[in-house]
Amino acid sequence: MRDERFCNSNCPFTRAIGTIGNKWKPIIINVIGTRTIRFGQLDSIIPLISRKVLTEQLKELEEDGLLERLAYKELPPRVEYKLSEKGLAFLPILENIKEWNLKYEVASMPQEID
Amino acid sequence: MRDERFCNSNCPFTRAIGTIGNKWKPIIINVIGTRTIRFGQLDSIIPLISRKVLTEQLKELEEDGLLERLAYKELPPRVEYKLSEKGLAFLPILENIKEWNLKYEVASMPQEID
DNA sequence: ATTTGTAGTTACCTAATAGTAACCAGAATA
DNA sequence: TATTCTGGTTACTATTAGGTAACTACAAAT
Repeated sequence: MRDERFCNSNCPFTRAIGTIGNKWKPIIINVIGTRTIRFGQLDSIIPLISRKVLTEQLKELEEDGLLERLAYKELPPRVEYKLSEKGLAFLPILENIKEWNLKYEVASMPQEID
Repeated sequence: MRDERFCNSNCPFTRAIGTIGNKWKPIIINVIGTRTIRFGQLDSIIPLISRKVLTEQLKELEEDGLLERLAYKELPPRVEYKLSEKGLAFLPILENIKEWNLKYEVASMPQEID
């Protein structure tokens, strides 16, 4: 899900897109935000994601240094995720995307008028 | 390549990701930038993209109002693309991503020292 | 008369991504 | 004793994205 050709590009922008340019990662980063959150919470908060894909994405985000994983040696297991400094620094960008979309999105849904 | 479930979400951020959250679209928008550019130029400037995928992405970007397509009725055909106001408004976000990556990217390449 | 050039489209095939269901550990609870 | 709880992993399958090559139109140049 990481695009290796992009990640090996000599263009830093292309490398960035190779790292975070897929549909799940921005969503996951946005959901985590500034809190510490457990795997199961992410799984239930993020609609339509499967555990398998969530695990994969979290692993990659950790490898790329965007988030920190804290596994407590308990049973049943408890694992907490939170954004690293790098991940936190990405949040304002996601905010900008939100604002951009609100400003320019065309209302494609037919509106009920009564 | 547009994720319909994302685009139909009631969360504006999720919708935004459904629209531009894939690997090619940010690259294409970044390459176009503030200029007017022809199809063939895009095809040769963007590495590793196939004509088919480029066509598809451009069509979606046009449908989503990020770019304008100008087809001259000539032979051989000439088609020019440029960003719309919405597309131009997205450029600063891409700039932020570039800066973010430059600041936080870990140098994974082994450096030659001599 | 043939080739060149542009911006695609189409059919076909392969590669990548994502979903599903079953399974694991081992303590706590019923 | 059986069940639940959590955070995964694994194997298998389905869906989707992407690549390749051939083809189109027709004017202009060779």
